[in-house]
Amino acid sequence: MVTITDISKACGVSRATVSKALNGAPDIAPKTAERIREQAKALGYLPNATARALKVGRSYNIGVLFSDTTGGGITHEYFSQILESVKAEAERLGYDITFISKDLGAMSMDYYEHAKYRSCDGVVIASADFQDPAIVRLAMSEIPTVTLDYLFDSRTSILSDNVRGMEALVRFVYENGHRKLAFIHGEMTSVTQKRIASFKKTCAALKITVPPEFIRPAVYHDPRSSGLATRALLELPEKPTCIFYPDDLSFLGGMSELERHGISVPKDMSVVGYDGIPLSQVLRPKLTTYRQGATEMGTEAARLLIEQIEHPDTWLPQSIMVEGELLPGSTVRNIG
Amino acid sequence: MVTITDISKACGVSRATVSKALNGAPDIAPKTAERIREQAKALGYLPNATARALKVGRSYNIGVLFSDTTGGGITHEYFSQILESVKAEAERLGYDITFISKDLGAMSMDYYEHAKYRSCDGVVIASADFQDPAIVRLAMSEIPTVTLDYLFDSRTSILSDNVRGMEALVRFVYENGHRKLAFIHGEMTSVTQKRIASFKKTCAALKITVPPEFIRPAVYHDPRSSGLATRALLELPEKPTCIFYPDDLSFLGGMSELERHGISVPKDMSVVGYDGIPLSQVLRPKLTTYRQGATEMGTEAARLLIEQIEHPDTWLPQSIMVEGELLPGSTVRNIG
DNA sequence: ATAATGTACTTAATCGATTAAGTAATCATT
DNA sequence: AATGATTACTTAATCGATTAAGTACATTAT
Repeated sequence: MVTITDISKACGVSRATVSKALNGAPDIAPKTAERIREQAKALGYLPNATARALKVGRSYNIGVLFSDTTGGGITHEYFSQILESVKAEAERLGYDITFISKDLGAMSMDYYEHAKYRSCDGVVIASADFQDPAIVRLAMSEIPTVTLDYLFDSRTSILSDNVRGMEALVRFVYENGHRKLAFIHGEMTSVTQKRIASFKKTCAALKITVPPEFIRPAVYHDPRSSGLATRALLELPEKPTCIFYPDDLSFLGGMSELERHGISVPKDMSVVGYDGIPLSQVLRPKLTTYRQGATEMGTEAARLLIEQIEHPDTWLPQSIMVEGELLPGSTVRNIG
Repeated sequence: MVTITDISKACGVSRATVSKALNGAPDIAPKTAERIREQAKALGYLPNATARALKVGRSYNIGVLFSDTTGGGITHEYFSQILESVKAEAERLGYDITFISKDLGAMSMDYYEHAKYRSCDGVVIASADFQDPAIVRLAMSEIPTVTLDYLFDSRTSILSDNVRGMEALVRFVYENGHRKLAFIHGEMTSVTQKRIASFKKTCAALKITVPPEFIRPAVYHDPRSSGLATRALLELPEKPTCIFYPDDLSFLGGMSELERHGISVPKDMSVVGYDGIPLSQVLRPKLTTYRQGATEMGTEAARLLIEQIEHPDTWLPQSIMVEGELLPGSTVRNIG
């Protein structure tokens, strides 16, 4: 490994001079700096981020914490889109990304300990369970954090506009003449609560009555579970004309179940999804859904986190609401 | 931050003793070690991976390099499955994961430099372009690496069995009576070459003649591109009875195009995909495809990389071929 | 001519942890 | 009792880089 010591020997100057020259300190003669930079290049010198981090107390490394209940982690397109954009923005700003997990090999540590252990300058947190004490500990610690889709008191977060998204879907369906709306929802997270509340509120505002049996629990990203919920809906004496699925992938499970009952979409049943993953727009029929701005969320999360890291003293916690977009598709039939 | 110095003061011993006690060195009296461990816990001590890495020359951090031409990166399910399993296995073995990219903020560096800069103990490489000089430089460097789906001379790799996978698909289709097979393939990577070669070879072995115009180029994971290729096939005077798509997602593009022409799958046209992503099995009709063992590949990649890192002197480069599995689905009609 | 200022370096401490080498005390051996 | 071995530590160097403080010399001001 080529170190500043090698360069200092080659140039006949002290290590301090080399360090300063490479960092553009003002008290180095231009020609000396030039000579040092040339030698550094000639020797193939690369700074050692580890050593620098130790000295300056900044690692230029941010943690990313993606925890879900199912263990699928980043394989969900919504998460992987966020991860990809967090990564891109962080790299643009000179930061690397490390995954934060519970337990590393033999050592048992929680998220906070892991982040400290790796000297992360900050952490982006996406979780299915913000009640998890380990998540809370990290989010409320002295480590700068940005949470996705959840707001901790006096902390920074990026929120997907679930209330507006659900409202847009309900109104779209309403405008297409539907009055019997069923909602299959995911696990009871804060996101789910917002969506259910918005669904009910918008229905109420539109004078739509939603019988309790039209609201059914399922599991996010689990086609099997949404298939079962769909079957339950189909067994009701009074069926809905439109089914809301917890997400785009769950819609596929519902779709299979509908097909099994000889019900065709959108002729006999209208459906909508949620998330607006790219896949949903290449399916036939094209899914009516609400695109969450996953990419924007990731980019904003990285940007805010790094701003917070670099200006800790003047930082004011803030929440950014990222708006999505209704993707009309063709799974909602106009029955006006 | 609590350091070993704080513990040493609290316990009235030297820092060396603390370090040794916490690392289970044999020359520390059991009761001293116990006292030190208690103090460490009481003070909330956490080892500093950065400082340790600097001293011992091992970071317990491995790089992951996912580069593709489209920029979608990890959003493809095949890649994200690999990433997820690499991550899980690495963490199990006590290693963290950092993404390796070209260029970090203002610094312009190539992959090798980035990996050195972050002191990665090794790197898992997945790339769409193994001709890229930056990839070659890293793969052939002194840094331990494991490549996915590509074999560099005298290096370790994990290979998906593309030859056998394609053969299985062709034979399955053949057994269902098909003799006119068209193949829409992805960009000309080494993987693609293997699949094309296996496709042709298996066809030849089965005495199937494949007219050159039945082999059409497209782009991986791009429904639009495979849609265009599908249209071109449909405009031929003599049409195929079965179309092979470069991957499961591309199949969706083809599906739309077929529908647009009033062609129904599998009644009027049989199709097969490749990859076997979970999604493919919840689609209606269920896709006939070949599941690549993405999870196994990721797990093996992490395992071999870490073995190589921990036993560099006795390490023999090796390639592991991960077999997949034919998923029969219902998109191939028996026209026997 | 002398003091003040500026320039271009060097010295040395430091970040947190590890570890080879050294030491003092105890214990065993003959 | 003297020697050797063992135990349980400490000392001090080190990993690679940064940075406050110091220094030598040249330049400018009075």
